[in-house]
Amino acid sequence: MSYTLSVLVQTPAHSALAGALSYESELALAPGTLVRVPLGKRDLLGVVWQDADLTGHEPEAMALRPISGVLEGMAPLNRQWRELVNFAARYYQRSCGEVALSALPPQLRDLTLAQVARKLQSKSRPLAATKEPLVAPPGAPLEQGSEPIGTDAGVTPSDEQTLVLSELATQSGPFLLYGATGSGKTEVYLRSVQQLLAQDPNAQALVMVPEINLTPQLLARFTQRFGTQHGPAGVVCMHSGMTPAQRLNGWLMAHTGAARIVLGTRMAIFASMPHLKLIVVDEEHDPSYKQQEGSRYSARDLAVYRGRLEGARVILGSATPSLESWHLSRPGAQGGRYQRLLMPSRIGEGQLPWVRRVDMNHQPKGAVISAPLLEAIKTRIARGEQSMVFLNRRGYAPVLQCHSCDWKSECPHCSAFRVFHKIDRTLRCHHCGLTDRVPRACPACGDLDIAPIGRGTEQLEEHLAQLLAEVRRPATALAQAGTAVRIARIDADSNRKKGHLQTQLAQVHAGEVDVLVGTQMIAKGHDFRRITLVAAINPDGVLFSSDFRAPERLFSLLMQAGGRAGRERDFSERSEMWVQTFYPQHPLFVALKSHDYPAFAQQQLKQREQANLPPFSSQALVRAEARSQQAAQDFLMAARASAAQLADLPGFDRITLYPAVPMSMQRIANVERAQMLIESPSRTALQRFLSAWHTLLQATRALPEHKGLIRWAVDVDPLAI
DNA sequence: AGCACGCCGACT
DNA sequence: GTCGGCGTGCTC
Repeated sequence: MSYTLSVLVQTPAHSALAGALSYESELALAPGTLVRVPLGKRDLLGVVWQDADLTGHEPEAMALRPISGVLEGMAPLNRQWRELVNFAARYYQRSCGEVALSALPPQLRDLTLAQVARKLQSKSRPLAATKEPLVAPPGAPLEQGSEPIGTDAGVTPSDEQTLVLSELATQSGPFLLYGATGSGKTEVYLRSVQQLLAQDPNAQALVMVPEINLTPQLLARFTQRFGTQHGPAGVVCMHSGMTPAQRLNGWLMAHTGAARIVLGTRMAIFASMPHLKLIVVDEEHDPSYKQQEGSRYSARDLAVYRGRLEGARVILGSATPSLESWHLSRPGAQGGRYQRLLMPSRIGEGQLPWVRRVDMNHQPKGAVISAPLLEAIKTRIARGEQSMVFLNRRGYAPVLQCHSCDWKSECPHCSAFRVFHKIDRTLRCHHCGLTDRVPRACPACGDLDIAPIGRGTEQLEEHLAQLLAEVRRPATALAQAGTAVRIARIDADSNRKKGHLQTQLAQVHAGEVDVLVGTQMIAKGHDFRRITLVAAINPDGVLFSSDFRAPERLFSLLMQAGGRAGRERDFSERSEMWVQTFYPQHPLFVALKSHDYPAFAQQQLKQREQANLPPFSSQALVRAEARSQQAAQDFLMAARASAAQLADLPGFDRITLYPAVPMSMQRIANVERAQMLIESPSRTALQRFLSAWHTLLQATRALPEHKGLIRWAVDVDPLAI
């Protein structure tokens, strides 16, 4: 007697092996069981996906290969996890196998059965006495005599926090927690988790942050509150920066229930957590929650879906929510599906920084740092305070140009200019990485008159050093008065060496740095207590960007950057956010001036509604890559034509297929890229269409005339078009 | 995607 | 004569 199992394996998205594969097994293994199966000459990790069938004896039945093993002692992945994977695969147009297998720790795939068994054995040793060595019994980590969870209760919550916490406890959500920077959102997360863990001895919480470098801070807060990493509450991290062994360990802790709290980046949304009761998505507006390759899922949107599946509360938190979430949480009779919670005030006596707009029309032509901004920076230095200046362009200058023949430093492989880096005298392509030494003379005409155009962070650092050359620091605890001003630069370039970022951040914290120059990465997450001035040097480019989400990102960035300033009560009264702009009356800056996110959101949403853009419509992109732009577009246009076959599909008349166009970065590393936008006022109609269209896309790709196509992919709810 | 099989150029 | 280039095709 044998059974037929349907098993998911990691199959490429567009291969013929799209669905689950069938294998023979002596045992009727439950769905969610991890197995190893032969595929061709390989032996792969698989997940049993459906209930086993008794194998019939139809003569035409194809001979199935038997599974090669079971990962013994590992509880099957539960129904909610499987449904999450199913949904994500369906919604984002990928195969279940791809989604499921890439959601599991890589070591589970790579290690042999024996190696995994050994790992599990070593993990379970402390629990061996329970006779259930591989699955921790519910509440196992909370052993008698161990420290109770949440001994450190933190400070007394503010009235706003208390109110929000009681709403969180009594309502069901999903919640959008709209709280100003410094309003104490993290404290609300901590207390919500604390409350949950205290009232339910098994419950688990998932807390997500957008970027890896924000996890250490968060981990510190949580371990401080809930005990050490392997202490009573079992806090584990999940992000791509961890070693394979760490990832497996953390995953197992969550899977067995031993870890009560999982902190992580977007990938953590797929963590197996059998008792998940709370999901927090911090900085929910952050674009990093959208995966940008493979299955392009939004961890924030999946969080809401998973919350419903698990019966878990979901808290999306932000000081500048995404317009989608803001719209979904609109109050009133025709309100949205989310519940909006407000925490408008900063904790303590800290105030939001004073926003100052410098009208660059009244500054000398070509000025980089305006006179009043320079004065303000000097004032900070004299007071022993710090300034943070940011410019969203790394390198010394974005282009090098020959004045005699008009040659420009174009990348030979990409549709972009190579950036001049003065520090190592190189021209570097920020898209394909091609790096060469800066030519002494123009490569086209030999003229020596080649010069940088525009400026990046390197040049800004150099420029500031010149402007502040005569300025002397006052006496500090560390140094005597009269030393030179210290400027530090933090961007992706200064960050290459390992640990360099940490040293630089430490120097800033220690007060050894007077002015911090960098790209937007310095504006995110790090709390610099002595910074009392934050300045955006040239944010205007974004205002007229073709990307309709650009203003939203800029507003969020500026609000977040401003929030860096004056977190300390002693400094907050004189902390300032400076914006140099040629458009000081632009509504974005007007709203920024009064820290008025709701006004900004209202204005943006009105525009979006008039233009039928998200959240008032749903979008998807088909992207294509080929050696020639023509081949990429030909495929897309053929795919577009094939859609006519779906005319009978319900809701087809509400689908708009736009023509194929080159992507804004048309060529990267000699690969031409094109895309096609699909839009619908109805998300359901779009979903139905995409699902039906998928097979036609595959068939189109298989046609001999589209041999030249390198790859194609669908991006549902794309962030940029 | 892997990993085969398969048919043509420069090497022990 | 063989090692190896990557073109085509299959994997329950």
